[in-house]
Amino acid sequence: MGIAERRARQKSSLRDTILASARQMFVEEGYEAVSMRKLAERIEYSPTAIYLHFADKDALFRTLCDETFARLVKRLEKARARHAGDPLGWLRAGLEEYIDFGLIHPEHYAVTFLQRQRGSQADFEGSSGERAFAFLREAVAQCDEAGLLRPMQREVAAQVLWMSIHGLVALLIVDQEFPFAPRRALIEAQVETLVRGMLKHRPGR
Amino acid sequence: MGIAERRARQKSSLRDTILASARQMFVEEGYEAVSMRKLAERIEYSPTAIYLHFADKDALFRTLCDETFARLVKRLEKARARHAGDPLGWLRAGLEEYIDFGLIHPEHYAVTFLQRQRGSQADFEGSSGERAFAFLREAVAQCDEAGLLRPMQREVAAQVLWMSIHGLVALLIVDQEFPFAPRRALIEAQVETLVRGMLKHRPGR
Amino acid sequence: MGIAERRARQKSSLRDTILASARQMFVEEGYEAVSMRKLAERIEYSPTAIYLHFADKDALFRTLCDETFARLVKRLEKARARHAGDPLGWLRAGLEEYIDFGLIHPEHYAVTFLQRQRGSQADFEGSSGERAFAFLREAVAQCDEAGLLRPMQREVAAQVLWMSIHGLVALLIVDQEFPFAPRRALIEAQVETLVRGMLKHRPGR
Amino acid sequence: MGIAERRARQKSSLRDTILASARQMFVEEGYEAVSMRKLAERIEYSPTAIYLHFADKDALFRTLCDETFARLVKRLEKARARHAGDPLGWLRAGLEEYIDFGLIHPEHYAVTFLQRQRGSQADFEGSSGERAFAFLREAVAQCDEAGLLRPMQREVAAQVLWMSIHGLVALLIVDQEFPFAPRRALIEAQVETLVRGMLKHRPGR
DNA sequence: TATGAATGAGTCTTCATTCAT
DNA sequence: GATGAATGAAGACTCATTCAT
Repeated sequence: MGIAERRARQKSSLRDTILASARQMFVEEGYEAVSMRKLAERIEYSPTAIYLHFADKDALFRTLCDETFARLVKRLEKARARHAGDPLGWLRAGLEEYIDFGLIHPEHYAVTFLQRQRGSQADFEGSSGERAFAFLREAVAQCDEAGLLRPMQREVAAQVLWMSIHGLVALLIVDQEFPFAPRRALIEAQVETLVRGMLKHRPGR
Repeated sequence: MGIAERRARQKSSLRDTILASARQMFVEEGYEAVSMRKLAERIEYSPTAIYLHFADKDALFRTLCDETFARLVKRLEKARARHAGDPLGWLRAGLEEYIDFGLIHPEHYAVTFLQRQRGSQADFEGSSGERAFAFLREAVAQCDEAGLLRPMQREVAAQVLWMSIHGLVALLIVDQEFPFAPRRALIEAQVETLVRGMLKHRPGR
Repeated sequence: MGIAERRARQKSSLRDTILASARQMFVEEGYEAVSMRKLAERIEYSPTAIYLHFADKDALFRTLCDETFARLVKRLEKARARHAGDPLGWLRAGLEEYIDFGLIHPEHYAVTFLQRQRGSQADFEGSSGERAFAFLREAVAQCDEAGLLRPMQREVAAQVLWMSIHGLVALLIVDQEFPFAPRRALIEAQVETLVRGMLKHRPGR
Repeated sequence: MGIAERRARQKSSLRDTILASARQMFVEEGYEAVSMRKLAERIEYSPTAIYLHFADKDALFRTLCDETFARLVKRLEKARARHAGDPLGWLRAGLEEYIDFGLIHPEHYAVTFLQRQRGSQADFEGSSGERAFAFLREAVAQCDEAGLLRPMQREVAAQVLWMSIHGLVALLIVDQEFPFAPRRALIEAQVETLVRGMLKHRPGR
């Protein structure tokens, strides 16, 4: 019975090897600078072998992105479950989960959010990126319905939050030379600043 | 004496032609997609002619970036001058200037902040990026000295501000498919949120 | 005993499927443009499966050609039978059969007669091409024996006929952009011209 | 004064080397089988060097074809001049010139007429191929106007002549193994057969 | 009988760059 | 100050084919 199993393991093994190496390289060097050839050399397979698993460079890249989002969405779902009935808590938790995710999986994050988008992925609707952002939208909506927020368009509020925390993650990943303050301090300060800045009343905290 | 003059004029003329065309192309197509040959064709000179003025593609590009960052610094200086004696006004103005700058020069911004540093520029100290950030630091310091901010480490506060506005610029540049709210609305909302979130007292606005 | 039978049927079934699809593709796209992979995809088998039935691409193709030339020979045989005792009728019929054949199987015709021979097939003697030409030779000989032809070396006459009708087929295959007159008109005119040009007396037709 | 000259000589030298080698290879192996790399190796230059002289493989091929036609057209013009006032003589001479040209420049001929046409060359009108064929058309027209031909559509007649002589040239070039009769005998027999086959009255010859 | 995985060589083409002039 | 010719390396991708199973 071991045969089919090993087969499966081997097959997924190369596919996974490709994905892992590709992710690293995309992060380190950017989409354009990663070549199928270099990738093949890195994994010590022929370039052709990659094409057995992915139709082309773009498909490989997109697979990477999808994977990333799926994981993030899972975390956000859990956060929502944990904070049922507490919209503000959920919002804070969501922001923190997002940031943590980015810092724990810098490569996944970078691949998805730090590269200029390829043309072909024209349809954002329904993409995993959209699904992830939907959580923020929802949390904001619930806070607003609970009367917690100062007057602001919900969509604008959600986007501002996303953009801000994205900036934190992005710079920590990209600018590793910069003398940043300790991560925890930055995260806490940013989340606190953003939430305070959006609340109608000063938080009791 | 007219000869040397004309020479000088011509020389700087070609140099400037190169810079101008290169800037446009980098913005339109991105660093990787711009080739020396295409650039040469655009300016109707031979590729070799470019190398007489710039050591290589990277040098050309860095010149462009430096030029551009010099302008940012100038803008930030003016903002400071405009708001002498009004630290909060200066802070707001600085944030907005930074964001505007990034959105007007997306390609230069992208290369400087959206990619892992290319080899040689290991030293952030003294770079134009660093000089730009110094303004934020200073504005925060002045607000704090004026007793406006809630208790926070100044450096943390400055970095949070930078990271947040960086996120806004970065996403608008990178994610051109996402259905973002109007830029002005986002910028205003973000700056307002960040400032509010940092103030000790609710702003009278 | 049903098993071996089914086996045989299946084997020949796949072999035939391959041949049929390959024939279509070669005709549609030309020898070079047909890849084993595309062929495999078309028949919905793995590329390897093809190699179980044919040593390589060339062998597959030659099988196709042989098959097709066997048909030409059959047609020429029928034409001879139809015109027993009427050498001139046979000659005309043979020329027309040949032309029709080439136009119906352009790709096979092209590979056999339009390209410099691929290495191995150095020996024309006994090839199917040779067998087909033999019919022309024979028809000319009979016309000559019947005293119909103006003084000419038989071999020269046969070769001139072959070359001429080859030219018609070849150009119609190769030069698909040229605004040729309707095929039927061309064929009829050519055959008539060639036959008239070879007869001793003006035909009564 | 030698500098510019040598420059010009060198420049054209490589261009011509490319053209000559390419022509040979195209004839020997066919369009598809000739690769820019192989060609580069043959001429002992880098592949890139070829692209300095020709935009791409297709452009190179087309240049070759144009060259060929230009030479052929020149020969046909001379033949016309030689036989002013003698339409039948001109027709015979034209057919023979065409055949001779093909046999003397088999490579040129093969490149132009033996390869399947590429798609891009959609416009036949005004091409050099068209110009060459125009001579035959004209000769036929003059013979017809002189009342020499049996009733036939002129265009059909011209095309039949072209196709027939093309067949002779093509087979002699391509099928070098076949035991052809002596070339002169074949040519004379073919031209005579074709002309006789088209005349209204038996020639007095 | 048939396959899935893999390869090595090759496809056209473009790149940044250099060197003699 | 500027060029034309040339290169070596690399780009994404496809090919016919093989081998273990």
